[in-house]
Amino acid sequence: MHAYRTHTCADIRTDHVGETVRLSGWVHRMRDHGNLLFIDLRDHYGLTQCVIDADKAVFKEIEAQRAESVITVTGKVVKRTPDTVNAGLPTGEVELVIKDCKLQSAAGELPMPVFGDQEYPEDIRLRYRFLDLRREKMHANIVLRNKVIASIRKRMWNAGFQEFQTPILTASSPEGARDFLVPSRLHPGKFYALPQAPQQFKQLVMMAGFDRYFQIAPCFRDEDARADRSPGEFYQLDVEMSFVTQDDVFAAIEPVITGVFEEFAGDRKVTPAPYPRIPYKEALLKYGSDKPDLRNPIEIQDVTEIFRGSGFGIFAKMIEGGAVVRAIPAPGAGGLARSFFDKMNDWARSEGYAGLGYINIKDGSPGGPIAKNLGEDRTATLRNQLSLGDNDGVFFACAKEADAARLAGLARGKIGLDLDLLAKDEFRFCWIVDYPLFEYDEAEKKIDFSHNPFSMPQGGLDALESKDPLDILAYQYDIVCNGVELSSGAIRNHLPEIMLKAFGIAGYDAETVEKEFPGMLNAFRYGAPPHGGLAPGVDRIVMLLADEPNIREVILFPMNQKAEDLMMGAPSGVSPKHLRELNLRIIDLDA
RNA sequence: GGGGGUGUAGCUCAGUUGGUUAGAGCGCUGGCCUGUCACGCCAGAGGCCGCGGGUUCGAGUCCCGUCACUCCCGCCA
Repeated sequence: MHAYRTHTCADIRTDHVGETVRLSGWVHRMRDHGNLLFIDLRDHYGLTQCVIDADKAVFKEIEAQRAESVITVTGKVVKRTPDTVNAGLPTGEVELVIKDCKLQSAAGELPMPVFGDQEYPEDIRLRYRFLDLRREKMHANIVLRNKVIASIRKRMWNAGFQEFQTPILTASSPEGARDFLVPSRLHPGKFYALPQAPQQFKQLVMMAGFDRYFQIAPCFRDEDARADRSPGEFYQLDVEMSFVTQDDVFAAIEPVITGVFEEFAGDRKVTPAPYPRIPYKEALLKYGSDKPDLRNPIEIQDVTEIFRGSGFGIFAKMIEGGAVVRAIPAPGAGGLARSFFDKMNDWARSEGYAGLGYINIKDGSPGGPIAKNLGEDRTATLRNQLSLGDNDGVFFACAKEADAARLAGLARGKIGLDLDLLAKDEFRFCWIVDYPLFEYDEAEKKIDFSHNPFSMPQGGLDALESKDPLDILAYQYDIVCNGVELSSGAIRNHLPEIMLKAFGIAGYDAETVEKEFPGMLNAFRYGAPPHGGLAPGVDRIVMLLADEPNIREVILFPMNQKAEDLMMGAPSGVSPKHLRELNLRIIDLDA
């Protein structure tokens, strides 16, 4: 007989009755009746109830074990009597009568129980991640992650993509997020950087003639965490293709994404290909965001003209000063108490905005201060434009365009949640397209790349030479699902003159560009295929499929919000010898 | 760096208007229990009420500061 097991804890059924079997696993739960003792034995695969009574020699030894100890039990499989069958357990018709038991590893008193679905503080969960991962939900999330990645790989390989590995130790580049740096021992004072993404490498793979590349790629960015952003590192399905248009990229990736989602979505509905394509500008207007949650039926409209020169003086005056007014319908809210509207206004103030105006239509008659001051005609025009019903409400965000769009978008989300308007159990995908190539950086007071500096401008070199930089669009796109940005991508620029010109507009002179991007620029000069790609976030895909609000729930060993690994104790200090080897010295800037 | 929330037993939480000795469930220790599957019953141990300062006759409770965790803003091409 095998030293540890003849079956797993999920295997035993009525066919095994009478057989002597051996199981190994964790003591999930123990029920001690004094002269009769039940153990639920758990392994990766499932649970089997084991039973022993007091006459057996090993009884005392077993009775002394704590939950989560690892044991090996040997004994005969018996059928349970009908009144003791556990219908909630796949192995619930049988049990193992323990004849022999061996303790493999004793567990101490637990800092957090594995059994049950009680919630625990995250710092304890992260410090004892190995215990946390034994719990049913976490275990299932990580198994799901494995399946999703396997499915992605299969789909990509079947679509003719090849998987390559790119360097982890590479060069820092001037744009983008903060880098993680690794000191070089052989080159004192010089550093490697961990890649923020294999962006330049995957483009160079195209220039090397490989045509269709993908990788489940680790990416490293030294940026602060969010619920959907793990600090330090994350994984992307990194994709690049040669001789493609934007439509070719969409056509290649949509079946992969839809396929993976359909495979693991269960009863949840998935947007079929092709996904709706929403220009960036339209998204900001209609949804107040470039990552709209399309499960929310509310659409924002511009109503600036209705308020221009109107009796509602606050808005009229702001419009003269360059503000716009965005209307956010709240279907069915007209019948709600005044407090609903007041609370929305308080909420807007708490978000740092001046406030949110409103009209509440009750049984066909519009109420509130705006309706009163705007006058009947204009209010009627408004109702008509927004197709408001007899008991709808509508909120107004008045501010400079970017702020108004942002506030309207936040209000759209809040109204959708508060009024429970979101289509449940659906994955709604869309492409956001036509991003601007540049944006004005208020902090630095200069024009900078808005997304990816390697994107191809729409209109090519002509556009760069003739248009206002802020009006130039790029072949740049995002996949958005349920308000989560899954991926950004672009058709890349493959011409050195466009690269130099575009970087020039962003304030990098030719010499700097030659120095910072020698590999790319050189490759452009020796025959570069037109190419493009994208990089959906793998962690976020799993997070959506697992229906988890926090990305750490789908990562085996995540760091906490302050980018510390509480289990391994990272980051940590290093020895003076270690530092000396690397030609480093720690200095105290405050001293 | 800024804003919000939380912090009471190993864990999850309650704790009234500032008032006697700070409670419950789970877990832990001991005892009883031969059909449980959140087993049951009895007993017990376990507290720097995050930390520091202040107000007060008196602070878990009020005030100030600070720390930890978390959510958000900044940041994330």
